[in-house]
Amino acid sequence: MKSSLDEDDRIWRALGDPVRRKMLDVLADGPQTTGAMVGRFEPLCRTAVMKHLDVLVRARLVMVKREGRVRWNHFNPVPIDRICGRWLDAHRRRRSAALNRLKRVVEAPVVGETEIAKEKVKQ
Amino acid sequence: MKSSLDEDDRIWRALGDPVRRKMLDVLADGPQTTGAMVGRFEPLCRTAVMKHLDVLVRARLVMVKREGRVRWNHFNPVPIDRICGRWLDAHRRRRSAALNRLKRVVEAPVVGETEIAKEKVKQ
DNA sequence: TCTACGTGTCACCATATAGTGACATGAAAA
DNA sequence: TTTTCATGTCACTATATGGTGACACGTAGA
Repeated sequence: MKSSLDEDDRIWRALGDPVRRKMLDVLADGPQTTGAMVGRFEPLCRTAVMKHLDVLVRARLVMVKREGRVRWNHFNPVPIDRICGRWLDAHRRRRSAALNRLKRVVEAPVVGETEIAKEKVKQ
Repeated sequence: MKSSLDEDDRIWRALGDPVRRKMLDVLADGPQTTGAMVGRFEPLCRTAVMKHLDVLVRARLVMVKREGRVRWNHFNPVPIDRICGRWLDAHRRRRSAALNRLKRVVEAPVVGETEIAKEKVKQ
C-alpha cells in the first residue's frame, strides 16, 4: 500500500527537523494556539512556525481544531508510536545478530570513515 | 550536553530519508561492502550511495571496517533503540492525556488545515 | 612489474527546504 | 459599522540536500 508508505515518509521527514520535534514536545504538554506557538519559538517568524505546523499536520502528528478566529493545535501521539514500534519490531530479531557481528568488528580498530564523515563529526 | 543533542539530531536527520532507512534495512540483515550496496540501490550512482552511507556513519548508525581495499558497512542498532526508546518514554506519561484531549476534539469535525496541507495530503 | 578494481574525493547542478516580509481574510470587540 | 487581531496565503531569497561525472589513490591479482 503506497499511501501508507508515503504516510510513514511524511512522519519520518517531519521528525527530521529539531524545531518540529521541539514543537511536538511543547504540544505534548497540551494544545496550543498558533499564536502561542509563535511566541514560544522566537526568534522564528510566524510564517516559519506555521510552515512547520503544516508539515506536522500533513504527517498527522498534529490535529487542528478551529474555534472562531483561533486555531488550536493538538499533538497526536499515535503515528510516533506506530513508527517507533514498527521499526523496533522489525529490528528486534536481527538486533542480537547485528550486535554480535558488531562486537566482533569493534574489537579490531574501526576506522575508515570518509574524510567528510570525520570532519563533520568533529564539528 | 550539547554534543548528545547534536548526535540525536544527526540520527533523526539520517532517518528522515527513505533511501537511508532502506539501507539500514538491508544492513540489518548483514554487513555489506560499499560496492554491493551500490549494486542493490540502482539506479543511484556510487557517489550518491556513498554520501548516504556517510550520513549514516556520522549518525553512528553504520560502523565501517576496512579489509584491504574493501570496506564493510555494519548496521549499529543501538542509536535507533535509544532514540525510539527515549521518545516513547518521554511521551508515555503524556500520551493518555493527549489521547483523551484528542478524542474530545475529534468528536467535533476536525478541519482547518491550511490549503498547503490539504493539497499535499491529496497527492 | 603492470593492470584492474574498489574506494575516496572533488566540482558542479537541480531541487527541496527553511526562512522572511507583505498582503488578504474573517471573526471578535469597540 | 469600524477596528483589531489571529490566522491564511503569496512571492521571494538563501541555504541545504540529493544526485552525477570525472579524477585520484591504494591494494590485489596477472
